[in-house]
Amino acid sequence: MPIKEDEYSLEVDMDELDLPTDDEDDEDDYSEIDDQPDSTTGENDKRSTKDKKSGPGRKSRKDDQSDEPKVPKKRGPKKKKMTKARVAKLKIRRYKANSRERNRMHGLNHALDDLRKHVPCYSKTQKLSKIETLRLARNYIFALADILKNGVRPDSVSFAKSLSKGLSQNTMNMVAGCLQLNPRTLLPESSYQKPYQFMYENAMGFTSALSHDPYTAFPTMLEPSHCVQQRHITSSQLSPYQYSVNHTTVPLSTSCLSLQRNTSPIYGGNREASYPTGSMTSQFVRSCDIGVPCDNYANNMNSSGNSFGHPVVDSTQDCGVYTLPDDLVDFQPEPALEQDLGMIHSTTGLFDVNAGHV
DNA sequence: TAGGCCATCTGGTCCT
DNA sequence: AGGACCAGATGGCCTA
Repeated sequence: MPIKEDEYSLEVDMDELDLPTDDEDDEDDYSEIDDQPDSTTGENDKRSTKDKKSGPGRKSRKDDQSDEPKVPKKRGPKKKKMTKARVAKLKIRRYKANSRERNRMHGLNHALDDLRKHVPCYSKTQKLSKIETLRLARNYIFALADILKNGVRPDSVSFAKSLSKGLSQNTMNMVAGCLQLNPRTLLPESSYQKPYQFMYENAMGFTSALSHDPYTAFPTMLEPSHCVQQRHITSSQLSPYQYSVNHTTVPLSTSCLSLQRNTSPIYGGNREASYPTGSMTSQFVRSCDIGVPCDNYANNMNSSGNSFGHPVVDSTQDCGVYTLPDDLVDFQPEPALEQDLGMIHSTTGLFDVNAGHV
């Protein structure tokens, strides 16, 4: 905590001043508010000591009066004297403020816990740190936005890499594990060689691209015949987050977007033409220590205490091949979230970055 | 043991 | 005056 100039001078004053007895006040414990040491932590004591050490040469009040140039008196309202009653009052106030601050931080942590469940990697035992959770969420948002913008389905490695940007090695490994990838494939120096192309086969229920170079041969997201109407996105709508994936581009049609909407975990709908990244929240991505979402996910929608109705996971199951849970299709969005997103066109139901900015 | 992460306390600032 | 928010400081716990 930076020490203010006036605090320092006040400290000196308090050290030097031999406080006279105030005849007009019955209270016996006088000091300035800022100098009142806190009885709980003694931090103020430390600060005071430091200030005393670092301060200029100290002179007695007498000396001050004799030769030192007079420092102009402080302006502003005179600080209140510390009476016992006032000390007690301030302590109560501090206590209440601490309690509020604790609750505030608990709320923040609770929100972060919620967020953890909606990023592509969730583990109860190996929780993502706060900063990693935020980074992963950011990457996830950008990755999804990029998918919507470009209308291409990234291969698993590209998607994992985009998720892993700026993450620590540990988190990167975790993400790789969640996506059934070898962590080495996410290393920058890794060129994703064939020996590591072992995991994503059948993992997400879409055509494997891993028998090809994922950067040159990319499976189409949907059959071209399903994509009729080209969606136009202006440059102003582009995501600031650009990760380079050199793969085949498939234009997003409105029908494609509709399918995306219907299969995204934030929207209920049919599971036809499931769109893998839409399923990659932590609820649907298997983690080694949490098992897979159990079948009664739908039944927990309203009883989990969580508005998103997170699935109950079976922690007894081993980490195995990813299977897209059947209950994905039962997911119902939290109304508030859907409203907050505000980026889904009210009539077309399509993603529209301008929809929320009417 | 160093470093990362976290909870908590704390004082400052802004706002109502 | 008091609450919300913020950032610094501190100490505990855990892990590589």
